[in-house]
Amino acid sequence: MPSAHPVTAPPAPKRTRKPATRAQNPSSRAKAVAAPSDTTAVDHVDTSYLQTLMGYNARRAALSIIELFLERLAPYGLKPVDFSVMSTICHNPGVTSRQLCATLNLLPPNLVGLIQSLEARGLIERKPHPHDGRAVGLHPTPQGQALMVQAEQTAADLELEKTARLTPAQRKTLLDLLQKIYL
Amino acid sequence: MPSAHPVTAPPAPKRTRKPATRAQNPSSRAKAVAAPSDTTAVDHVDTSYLQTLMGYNARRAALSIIELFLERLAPYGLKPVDFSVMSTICHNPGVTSRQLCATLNLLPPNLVGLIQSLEARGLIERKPHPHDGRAVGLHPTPQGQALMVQAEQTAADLELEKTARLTPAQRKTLLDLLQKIYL
DNA sequence: TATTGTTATACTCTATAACTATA
DNA sequence: TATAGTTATAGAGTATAACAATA
Repeated sequence: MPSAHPVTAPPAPKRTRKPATRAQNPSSRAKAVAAPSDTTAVDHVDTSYLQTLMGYNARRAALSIIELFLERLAPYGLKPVDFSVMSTICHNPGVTSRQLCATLNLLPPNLVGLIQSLEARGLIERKPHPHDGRAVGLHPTPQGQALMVQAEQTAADLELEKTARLTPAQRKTLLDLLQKIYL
Repeated sequence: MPSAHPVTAPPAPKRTRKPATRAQNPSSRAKAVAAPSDTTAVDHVDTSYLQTLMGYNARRAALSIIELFLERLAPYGLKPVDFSVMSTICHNPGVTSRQLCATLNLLPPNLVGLIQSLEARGLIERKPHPHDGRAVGLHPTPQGQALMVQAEQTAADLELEKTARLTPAQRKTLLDLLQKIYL
């Protein structure tokens, strides 16, 4: 957002003069600077301001993808965070809980039950850490790896569906720009 | 993601032959195709696969912005959803709860308490709907409008900070591409 | 009969404090 | 003393079912 807010009310009109003439015909100027207290029905909701906010758009886009993700990955018993954790373990065998938390921005207490669940399902194994007696290395089981091969393919398909209106180049651009925000 | 997963473990190596020579020096090939069951410590967590997923990147970027949003907008007593609701009401005086839910993808029961809270704070007013006796028009009070002028400016500043590594053109591109996903 | 707004409630996600075992 | 992992728990966010009033 290089400039200001086009649809935003001006910063304190200060009402020095001209108290009349206004607030009488609310439908004449439509959306921008609509009279604050009329009782006119809103036919179409204007969201042009929110659409200038990166946070709003990123959140809406993420939730849109996650919605389909939950549906398509349900057969694997994986929700977004489960998927991220399993995928990271598969691509980094021996990774520790602490590393997972730092990498995926999770809190340790919230990861415990998740790890226990994955282990109980036979998808991962906990092995002693080679250098640090406090830490535990997390490793995928063959079943876990096999599951993730399928799950990652399903995720890829789903994402292509959700980004169907983007060209491959646009898709790459979008990934790069998003990473410039959070990385 | 046009092609496949570059960093994904191959689907069952099948270990037909060559059981020796390998799995002995795990650090030689580093990340890709790491031996599944060694006990080597992971020095740097590889997230290159997750970074190819739009859902992952959009979620991480959104959460990164929201984190700062929560901090900067706390003085106004506004969280992201409160902000979206207040902003939509300010830009669409007379909008109904039903319209807000449809526009912002909220569930009616979750909006009730939010509206009551905003009304109790004197930021919005509920007025009878001109055409529909069931509905209620939501209008910003002068205090509500004044608050949102400040809040929207704070949000704009925060967003510029979070997107500091993007050019204005890149920022516009990012907004457009995100909207192609969820709109 | 369908829709708006509402209540009650359950479920999930996220966050904080405190403890243990090891470094 | 600091860190990895864990426990317990609180809080926020999100979900469904059911109801009254109006269309």
